[in-house]
Amino acid sequence: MGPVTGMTPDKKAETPGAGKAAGLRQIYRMGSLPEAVDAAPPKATLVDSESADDELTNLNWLHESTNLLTNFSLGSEGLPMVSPLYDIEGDNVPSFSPSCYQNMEKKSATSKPPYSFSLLIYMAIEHSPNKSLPVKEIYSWILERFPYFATAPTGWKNSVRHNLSLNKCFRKVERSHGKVNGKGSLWCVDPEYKPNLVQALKKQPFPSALAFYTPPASPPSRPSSPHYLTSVLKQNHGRSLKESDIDAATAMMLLNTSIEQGMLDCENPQPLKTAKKRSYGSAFNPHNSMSLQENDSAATNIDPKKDHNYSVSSVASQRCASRSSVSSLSSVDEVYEFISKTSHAGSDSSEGFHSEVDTDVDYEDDPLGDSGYASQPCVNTSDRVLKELCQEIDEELKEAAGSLLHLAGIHTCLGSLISTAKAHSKKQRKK
DNA sequence: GATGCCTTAAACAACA
DNA sequence: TTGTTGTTTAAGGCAT
Repeated sequence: MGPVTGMTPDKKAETPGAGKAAGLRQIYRMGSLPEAVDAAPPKATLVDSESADDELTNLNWLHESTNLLTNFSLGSEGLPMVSPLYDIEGDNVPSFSPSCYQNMEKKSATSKPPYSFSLLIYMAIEHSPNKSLPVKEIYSWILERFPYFATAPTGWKNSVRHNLSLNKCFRKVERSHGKVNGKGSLWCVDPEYKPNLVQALKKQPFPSALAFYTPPASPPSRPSSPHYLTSVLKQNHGRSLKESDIDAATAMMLLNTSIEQGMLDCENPQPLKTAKKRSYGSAFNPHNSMSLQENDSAATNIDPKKDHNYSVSSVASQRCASRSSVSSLSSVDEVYEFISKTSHAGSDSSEGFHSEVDTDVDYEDDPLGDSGYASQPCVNTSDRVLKELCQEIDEELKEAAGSLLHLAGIHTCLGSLISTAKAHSKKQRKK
């Protein structure tokens, strides 16, 4: 057992799936870290009683987790959010009672978040409109979502900066031209490592995600989320979704995510971080968890230990992988076939099913406003071809989404028609 | 026991 | 000068 310095970047980068256990480990450590209890305000009596639960020997937390786990899922970006995908198999409706929220908030306020700093940073960045944040904003986001850090020693900020610097998942981008060093650089998520961050986040089975989840400012600003989709389907049609439907929706999510990645890839400028002596990104090494083809030429030009210039082919292969995941859903194929035979009216249903290419990314506006940071530092709009490709895929996405929605409508219509027909036939029989 | 991930702390430099 | 930001090194805990 040795310090990190004893590991070469090569070794760290080659570690397969090292981040998989991070989630459970974090949960484990969450209860074991002394500061998690120390930082708890004395007035939080309820939590004081829970502090005893922080002991590993106490399995109450596990009980809570398992009870609540079904209520949570990941958003389109893999970010934790309330998921309507609960209890897909059954008909039980989870109760998001106020007490549930309160408990989670108390937990998050007094316990250390079960997320690594990498994930916290990632979530903060991904929640930002520009998908890039200065360190200060990252601080704010974490503080806002995790009040624990308000009372925690200030060392966590150092850890955040440490992670930003060393973790390959994060890239520093210029705030203004010719200004590499200095205050207030923006940090964004490296698109190549984004899927791995998402995966790592998804592997966090801890339900406290709800504690910091804030619903979109405007009604579902991201209707493209398959969770939203399935939520709508379930709410509107009051039926239990089949797994294939959920899979299809998930596939749509993947497709959507890949498009966004593609856009990020198109738009990200050359990273400023030309060399990192050490890597903390091995846990999110895309080669570990993603069976994506890497561009050989790119691979030869790029030293993974130093930097990541992302080739188009890599993103394209991701898209292909996502596409294949969709096409592998036989039920969806059947749906497509069926839908194409019936009508294309379903495309109307896809109005709210935009990828972020259309909606979230507005490079003209600077949501940071007067923050002094240049708008969209990750933007490079010169590659028209790639954008066209993205648009093309986006169109396909909309089509597929419309088909899914249409399927739901057809399913419901058929169900109601069948029931109506049955009732009608019964009446006729009686006559 | 070796390895690797993660956290924390500290020091230092650059900059506003 | 002070505070912030970014980088780097070191150490230790924990899991596999």
